[in-house]
Amino acid sequence: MKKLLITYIKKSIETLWPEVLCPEISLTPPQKEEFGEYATPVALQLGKIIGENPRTVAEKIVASIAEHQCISNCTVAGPGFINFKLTDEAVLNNLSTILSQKELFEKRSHDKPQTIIVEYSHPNVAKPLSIGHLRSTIIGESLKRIFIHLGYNVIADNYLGDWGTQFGKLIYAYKSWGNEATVKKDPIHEFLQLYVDFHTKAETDPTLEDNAREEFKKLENGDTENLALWNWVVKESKKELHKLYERLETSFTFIHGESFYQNMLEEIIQEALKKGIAVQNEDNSVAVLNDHPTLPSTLIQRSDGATLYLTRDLAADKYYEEQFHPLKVLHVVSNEQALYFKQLAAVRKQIGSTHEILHINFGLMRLPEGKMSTRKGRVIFLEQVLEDAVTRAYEMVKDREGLTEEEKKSIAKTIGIGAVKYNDLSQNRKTDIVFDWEKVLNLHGNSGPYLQYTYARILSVITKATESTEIPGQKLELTESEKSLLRKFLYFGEAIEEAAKEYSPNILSTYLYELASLFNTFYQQVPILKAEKTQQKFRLALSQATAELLKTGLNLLGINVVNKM
RNA sequence: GCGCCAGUAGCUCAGAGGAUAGAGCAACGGUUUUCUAAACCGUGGGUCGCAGGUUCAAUUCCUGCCUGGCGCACCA
Repeated sequence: MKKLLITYIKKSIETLWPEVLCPEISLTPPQKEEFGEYATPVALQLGKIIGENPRTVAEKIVASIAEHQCISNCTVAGPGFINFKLTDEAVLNNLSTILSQKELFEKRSHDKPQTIIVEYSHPNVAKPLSIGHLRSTIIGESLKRIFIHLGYNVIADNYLGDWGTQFGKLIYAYKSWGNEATVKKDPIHEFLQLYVDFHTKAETDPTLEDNAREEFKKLENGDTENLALWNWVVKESKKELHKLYERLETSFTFIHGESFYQNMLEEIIQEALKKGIAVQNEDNSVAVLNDHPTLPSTLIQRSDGATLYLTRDLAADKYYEEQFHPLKVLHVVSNEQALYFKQLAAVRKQIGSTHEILHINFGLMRLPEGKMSTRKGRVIFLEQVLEDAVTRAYEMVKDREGLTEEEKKSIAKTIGIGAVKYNDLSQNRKTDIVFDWEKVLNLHGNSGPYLQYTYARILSVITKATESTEIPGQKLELTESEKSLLRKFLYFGEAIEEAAKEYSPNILSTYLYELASLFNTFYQQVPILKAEKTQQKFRLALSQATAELLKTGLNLLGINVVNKM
């Protein structure tokens, strides 16, 4: 609908002022409903360009826009805004499209679907996930779902941190003071403990760092003992991670950890040297020299011959290019690594990688007392947050009547996890978040459970209904809340497209919250099942459509709905 | 020192050239013989960090400053 209107406006401007380059037309829902469904300030911009009074320009445009069956009227307001009011027919058509569940928005037509790789979550093995890791995981998962919905071929990769000096640290710590029996009892937490202890000891004894590097070097050279230890650690960690992803309903096309690229690393280094974009230093380390004037150069080989994160990322980049020919690769990684990604982008460009890479950066999850740090033990684990959220949700659901214990547990799980996910997804991706227990576990107001509740409420009404949904042929007198809801339905597709364009799921979550809020107002104000028959059918149609949009939208955020709660 | 990000209500945050800047939480008041009160309605609460500039129009863009966060080769 929006695209159609833009075409009309553009055509009329091009006819009126053929010599003028038409500015980009912004068409947005005005804040006030009385202004109609869409508005554009294009006449204000145009007035400036052609030196005419914006209002006159606007009036000319309005006059030239021929009658279209979807436009009921189009008027000039204020300094020169053009407001469009759609016909009832157009608005009701949109409702029936939603109900028929065909296409909830205008899909892009792809002859050949283009591939987008979303790389997200990337936890380090041997460490439990902190609440900070949640951001990458759920933002990535949501982007994955959104792009699939938009018709792309999406590959989800979890780039596991399963290689690097950290393993040297762990191996050294285990060999030096580890105990097999304690590790076996609770592998992940014991690995963490070893890692934390390592850093505590390293503070007073700097030689430990060298020892760790030595162990990692041995691992990279295929030392049997270290490799066996590494395999064990990875196996235990993956088991643990698998459980968590299942809980979060997050899935990947594949999980290629950094270790996957091991045998490509030598080639990467040699290629870079050959192409003259890297140089070998006297101490045997290899530094890449990007051609950017201000970016600091960085290493792809340590002086002891071992590789670094960048080396492995370059290998992954090459692998993606050769295997999938992606349109773009999205790296969902926190703000901290902004500089690193600039370096990566600069280097791979010199190597000749052609696909676009984007750093989908997000703000840090901070504690009120400062940055989280696993080493310092100042950290909140994801596991615990989910646990608490589910417990709190259970407290709410346990007194409900007509639900079995089994149902209550399952509902609590969905609600609790939905609350945690929504809390994160509803905030702008780029800004830092201060972790706040009360907010994360909140089940009221602008929250995941609010949306889930709205959905469950609608389903309850629909199951009790004896009439079928029907959109009336003849004109109905609509209440304000019905009109608002119908109007909101128009913008669903736009919210998804916008979220995709900005790689920001919070645009969608805001839309869904507003939609639910409008529905709840409507629900409160008018009876549905006790209304007169024609009206009842129509109100059921409105309810049904709201439920469809909520379910689809929440699914795109990675949040499930429940039929009862 | 250099670079990146941010500063909006008591708190946590949306909004990003357009019409009277919005939510949630917290505070206060109201709504249940009606379809789920995890809801709804209302009240109070703002120098959009500060100062300039660009523009018909700036909280939004530009510059400077202040404050906070993050980063700046052998970590990932």
